[in-house]
Amino acid sequence: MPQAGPAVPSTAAQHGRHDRILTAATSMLAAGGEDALQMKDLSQRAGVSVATLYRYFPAKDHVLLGILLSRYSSALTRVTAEITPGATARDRVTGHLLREFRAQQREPRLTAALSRVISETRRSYSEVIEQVEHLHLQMLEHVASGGAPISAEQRQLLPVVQAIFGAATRRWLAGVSSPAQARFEIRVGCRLLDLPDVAVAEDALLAGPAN
Amino acid sequence: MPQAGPAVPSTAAQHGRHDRILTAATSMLAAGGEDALQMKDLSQRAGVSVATLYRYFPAKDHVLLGILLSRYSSALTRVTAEITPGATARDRVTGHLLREFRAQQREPRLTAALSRVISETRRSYSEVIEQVEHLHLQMLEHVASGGAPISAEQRQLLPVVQAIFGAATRRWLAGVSSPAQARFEIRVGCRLLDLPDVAVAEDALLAGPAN
DNA sequence: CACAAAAACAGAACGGATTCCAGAAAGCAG
DNA sequence: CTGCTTTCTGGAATCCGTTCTGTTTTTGTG
Repeated sequence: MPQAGPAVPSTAAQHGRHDRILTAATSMLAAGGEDALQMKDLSQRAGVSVATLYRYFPAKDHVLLGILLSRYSSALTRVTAEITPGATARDRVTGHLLREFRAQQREPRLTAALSRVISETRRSYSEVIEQVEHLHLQMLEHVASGGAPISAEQRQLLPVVQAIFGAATRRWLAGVSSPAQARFEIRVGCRLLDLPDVAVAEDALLAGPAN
Repeated sequence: MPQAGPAVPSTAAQHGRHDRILTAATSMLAAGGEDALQMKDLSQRAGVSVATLYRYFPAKDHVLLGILLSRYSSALTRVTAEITPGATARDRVTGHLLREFRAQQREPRLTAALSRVISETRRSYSEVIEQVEHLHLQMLEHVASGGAPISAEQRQLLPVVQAIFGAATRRWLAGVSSPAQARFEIRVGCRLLDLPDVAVAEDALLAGPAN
């Protein structure tokens, strides 16, 4: 019956393997994109066997999610260490997301892979995806707060802003929009944070034939 | 040199194959989700050989994109045939998207597959994806207009609204948010259409360290 | 109708993700 | 140190998307 596997590594050696896998995967992705990340290859570069690789990450996509988890988790501690500049919550969030987008532009292939996996809908991913989005949300919340806590309305809107950000990035990656267009979308999306009367009555608009 | 392949079928028999493939794929997806759609299987149900299937659709994901294309294209003609009810552009778009979401809820597995593929970023998909999004956009534009043409500002915002809609759907599918939450996000996103002064000065907010 | 080109077919072949297996290595209680 | 459990390993096996091959229709044209 026992066969848990180190979703979270405990010993130092295990931490090492976990790290080496993520590091190797990151550089492979950055260099050649998702096609260049092959599990056999990755296991060799990380110095573990294929079976072990699969013990640490039950699927290739989980490696990508692992990268996201690790990146957002360190980004969160970095960001919460300081107070983001900006006069209003909207300004701070806008500035932060524009900077995040600028950073993503530097690693297009890596970003493409990570953006793809974060918008998966398979149930086997949802737990990790939720964790990742939660980290990002915490980051946005801290950025928005600028020290003082934010309003409940704004908190409610942050996931939407986050979604707009993700979509803007994806549209840029897919070649559908230019970086300038993406920045525009981010800026516009952040304006939601200034919206008055956010709580809208439910289901007043559902009359009419379905699509 | 000759080996074009019927990206768009010309003869009746080809139309038939193209249709049978999409129909079979749709029902397989609706029944069992993406995992239940296997190319060999699909080719048999559609009554074509694997090679022919691949002549019509160069990859599995292209079958999904084909479904999207066909669905949105008939939805577009259906929607443009009438005038969507609603007092303002925002109301009409909100209502339309809420109905579209309701329709998607009825076929969760199918929707999951289609939502996933539409947010791919691989360059080989971008042309078709752009077509699909263009159809959806045309539909939104018609809905928004309600007869008279819409403002340039609103036109600029429709892609963002579209992206919010897609993200809301995905978040629901991934189990990250409830249907009510998704509807909330759609409604809030549509409020962008009422935003004043949409044209924002570029890059006033980029100071500070990158993420 | 006959013939060349294009399209379709059945099935084998290939590649990469994932799984399975039997043995070696590492960690740990006594 | 010894025995026992867990982890790791190399490599074979499996599954499925995709490609390839040789052959058989189908189509278009004179």
